[in-house]
Amino acid sequence: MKWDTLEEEPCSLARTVAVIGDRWSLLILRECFLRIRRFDDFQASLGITRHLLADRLKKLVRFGVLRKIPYQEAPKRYEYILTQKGLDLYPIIMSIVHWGNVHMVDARGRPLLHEHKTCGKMFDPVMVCSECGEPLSAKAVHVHPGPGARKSSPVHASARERAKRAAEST
Amino acid sequence: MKWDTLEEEPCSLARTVAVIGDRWSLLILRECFLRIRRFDDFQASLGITRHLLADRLKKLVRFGVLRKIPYQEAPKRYEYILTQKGLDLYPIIMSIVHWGNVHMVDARGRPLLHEHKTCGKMFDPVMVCSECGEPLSAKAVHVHPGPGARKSSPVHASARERAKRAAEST
DNA sequence: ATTGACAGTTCTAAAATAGAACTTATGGTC
DNA sequence: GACCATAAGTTCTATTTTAGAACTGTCAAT
Repeated sequence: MKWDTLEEEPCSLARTVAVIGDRWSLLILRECFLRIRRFDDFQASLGITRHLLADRLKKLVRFGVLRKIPYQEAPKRYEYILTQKGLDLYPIIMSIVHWGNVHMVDARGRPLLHEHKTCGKMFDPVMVCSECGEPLSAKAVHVHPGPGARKSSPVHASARERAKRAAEST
Repeated sequence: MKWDTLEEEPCSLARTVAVIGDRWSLLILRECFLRIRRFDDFQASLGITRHLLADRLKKLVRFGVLRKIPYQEAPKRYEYILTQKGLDLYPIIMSIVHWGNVHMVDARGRPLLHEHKTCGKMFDPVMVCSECGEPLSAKAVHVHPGPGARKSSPVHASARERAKRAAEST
């Protein structure tokens, strides 16, 4: 698969993976949420090569996740800040951090704790249904093809079934 | 950075990225949640090379996200199913899909719709605080170093500040 | 005039990935 | 018994991506 076709796939996961699905992008975004904004700061705190960092920042700007804002003239310098589209990635970041907290911590415990300013308590993120407010689990969800689905091959048909249909239609 | 050191970083995001942070792993997991279980089915529905698929499945098994279950003897054949650790990735998958639904759909609309069996309605996932139940936003959260934090350099200190401290301490 | 900060760009070597063919074990068909 | 198909990989070479380090261009301060 060519990765530049990924963003055109009829799948919201694939399109999002086109934006954040490489090893560095999520780490760069973590730094953004921790208030890192400048090239050399990203480079120093991540240890990413300057080449790759320049490339990834360019990509995130192209996708509208980050915006380049000048913070001084002469010489012109920019910093990278999250757009609303970028801020909307927060639930992704938080659910990734939470999974790591539950399944990947060592004996010393969590590297970070999160306080909810609204209620003042340390919390974990919980994913709930927008309609009834109940916590979500994979088994309680049923998937339907939407208006943007691929016509002839619903994503939830198994490859085996599709292969069979293809064979019959020849 | 060497990617095999990523899982030892004192950061739950980095450790999770070590598991799911490459382009294919998330797509493979999407197929798992859509009930794909067998090697050739993954290969056919994703178009991934067999080499890479074998490698990624091995990695996901090693991390305890998938389990290899025999479904026939002679010749011995296995299928890959999600463990509880793997099922717990569901909020990550859902928040990625949701971001794509909001920010990456084309004119035709969403490829998939999700129905919550519990309440019978089409829904979106919402991330809320485990303590007060309010929806979460990046700005309402404050980060503290936890017991597993790196001693001398809290993750939220900027690279600039750290560089300054390092310079002063020499 | 030299030094240092910042934001990149350029270079080569090493690693990962794509794409296709091959392997092993078994069961069914002519 | 020879031949074909299925399933789950493995092996091979060519291409692409990434790592690591050095270099460039602007400007300010010494």
